[in-house]
Amino acid sequence: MASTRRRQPTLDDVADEVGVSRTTVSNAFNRPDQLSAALREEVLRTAKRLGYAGPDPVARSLATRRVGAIAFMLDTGVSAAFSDPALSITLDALAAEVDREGHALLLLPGGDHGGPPADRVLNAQADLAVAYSLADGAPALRAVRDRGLPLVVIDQPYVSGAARVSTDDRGGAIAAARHLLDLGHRRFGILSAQCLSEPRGGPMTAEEAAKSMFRDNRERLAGYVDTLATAGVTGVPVWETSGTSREQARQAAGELLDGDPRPTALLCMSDELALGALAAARQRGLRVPGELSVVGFDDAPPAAWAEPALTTVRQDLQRKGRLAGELALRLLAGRKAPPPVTLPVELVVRDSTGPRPA
Amino acid sequence: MASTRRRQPTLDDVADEVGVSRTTVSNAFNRPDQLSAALREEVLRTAKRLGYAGPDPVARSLATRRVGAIAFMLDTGVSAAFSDPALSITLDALAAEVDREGHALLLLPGGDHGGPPADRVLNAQADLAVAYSLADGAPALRAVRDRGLPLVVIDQPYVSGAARVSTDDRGGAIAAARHLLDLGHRRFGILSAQCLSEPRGGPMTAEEAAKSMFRDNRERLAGYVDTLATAGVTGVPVWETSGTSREQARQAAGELLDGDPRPTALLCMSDELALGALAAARQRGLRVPGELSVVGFDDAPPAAWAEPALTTVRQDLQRKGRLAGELALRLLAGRKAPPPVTLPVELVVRDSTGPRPA
DNA sequence: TGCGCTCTCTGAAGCGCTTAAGACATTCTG
DNA sequence: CAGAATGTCTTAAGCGCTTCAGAGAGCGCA
Repeated sequence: MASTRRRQPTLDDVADEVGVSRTTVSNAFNRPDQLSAALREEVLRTAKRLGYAGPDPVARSLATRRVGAIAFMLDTGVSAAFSDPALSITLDALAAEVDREGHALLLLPGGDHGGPPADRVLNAQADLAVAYSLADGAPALRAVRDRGLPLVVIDQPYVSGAARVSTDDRGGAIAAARHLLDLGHRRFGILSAQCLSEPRGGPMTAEEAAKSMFRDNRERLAGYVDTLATAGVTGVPVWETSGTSREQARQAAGELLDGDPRPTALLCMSDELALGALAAARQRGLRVPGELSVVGFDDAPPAAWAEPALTTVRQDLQRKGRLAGELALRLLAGRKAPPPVTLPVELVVRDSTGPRPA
Repeated sequence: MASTRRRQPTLDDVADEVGVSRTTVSNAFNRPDQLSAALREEVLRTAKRLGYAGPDPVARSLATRRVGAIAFMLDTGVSAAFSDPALSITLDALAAEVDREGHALLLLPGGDHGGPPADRVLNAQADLAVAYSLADGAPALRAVRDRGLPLVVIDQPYVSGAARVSTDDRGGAIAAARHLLDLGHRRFGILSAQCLSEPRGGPMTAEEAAKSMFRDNRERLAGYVDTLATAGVTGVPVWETSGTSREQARQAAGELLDGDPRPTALLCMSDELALGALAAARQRGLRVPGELSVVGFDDAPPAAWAEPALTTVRQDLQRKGRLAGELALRLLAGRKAPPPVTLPVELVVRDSTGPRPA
């Protein structure tokens, strides 16, 4: 009964009822100092009586040229995205930051081209867009530019005019590779998430993988491969997972572990992949770190929880999100994008890595 | 340079440039059949040349009374919410469903009152609201009604006029409790997420817990307690976690396990809590299921991954989300809300439960 | 008394778009 | 060949709100 789809009252209805101008009613809601307290009271009371819940958000947005929402563009579906704690944490910090200025998040999940479809972006009701690790040349990025929306990119190549925050992916990868080299390992495997536009899943050469559409993938890979090469280790097998889930990572890692010669160390492009690798090892009765060392990337909470606790490359996800939020607010305030920021990383050695087995 | 904050061109600019009416340009974008192909081509070309990316979403929304977004209201922050895979999966299915009609999701994270603040809801640019397990009497629900927004509630008490989908929480809890009773257990502990408005964290009586602000909490608790009572087991200790993270669950479970007499079985209100409990047990050197049995709720993917794999109550999260999406589309189409749906659950026995220790 | 102020409130011009209704010309129909 | 049907484009009335630029009234102050 409450939901009779009858026309909701408007500002004018309230104005007429009280016998004042439309402006006055608007002021009653938006600028209390512009009218007497008594009149304001009456307006509010009448509004309530009429069932007027306040100015219509859409109309207000049209008039103010401000929506109060930020479009967050993902390269995958919602579930895949949020199964990655690294994203959740980043997003949470971002949300908290922009919330302070009254901005909510509009989620634009990815389609098939490394990001949301262009028309979704063109129709998005948002003041600004945030691109989170989209594929290079994602149509969404073009749409953002065509619309003239301010843009913040996270973990992506630089886009002219956009604010950018990213991670020292390469540095982290180098540290991880070096750590394993120091432990004496010489036979490696690299576990990577989807790289190319066609999600294949399966083995690939480092050269192929270097063409990944995702910057962080490329950087991490380069860090691994170059560091290993410098130590004389080449021809390292790369295995691409067919998706982002831990289960898919387990399968992919299994393939790597069943290879001959079996790697003694696995470099994984994310914690989730590494956790999948741990599962694969367990399944095969391989002791970690006795017979196999595994390192992840991100240091999301599950890394510390894992059994054994995961050696990984920590990035300050919270800070990354907060920073992105600050950049967003800055652009929204009409200020220019500051120079790109690259956040440092740090290798966290836990229990999943050890000396090369004899 | 791309982001010169210069006024974006409008429909009128394009119309003037081509020398046609505003309507024609609008039609070129929205109803191609309303004008000759040649003219349409010219309009589109001119639009492109002028840097016009298509009709402004906000203005369009005002004219069409349709936003193309659905507000998703949470009772917690983004991170806490998405660290729960059960939510991610539900949300993903919901998003996929409404996406088919061009609706995106606007995330409204919770504030301090069991849901998003009312003013965030009043200002949300959305055609419909979805409430996901909000506290009873959350201000957000009132705001939704005041605005006259259609509403879909998930796992919540019935709201007049709203569509509703929920889970057979009580049935699942009953099955879980009975399973443990059948295994001979007599000393139980119940691990619960936040119940009351003041998040305390700590022990509480079943009576207190029964006043939880969250319907699913109440239902599950009732299922546990009543079933145990029927078997003559009363005075079961309930421990409330101080948050939703697994770490907090571990601590709370630890308290329960350190109690005297120590429970031989833990009933947990979610998988995440149960996984925390497993960690607490491990920490104490308690063998599961040898010395302690643990059951969860939801059967999210990590349940099967756990070591030992978790006995839990499965609900079809995907289906729940899809259903909620269908209901949303239905309401948006102007149809009435169908009768509330309660989805069935099923006890999945894995390796975390066993006979009472001798 | 007269002037400038402050305090309240109003008028009216947008914000950028959609869409019903209609004008006009051309093409079909019998 | 008249009249109907069709195709193409325009006119104009909104959608519901914000906000600039006043208009009056009442006030203190010199």
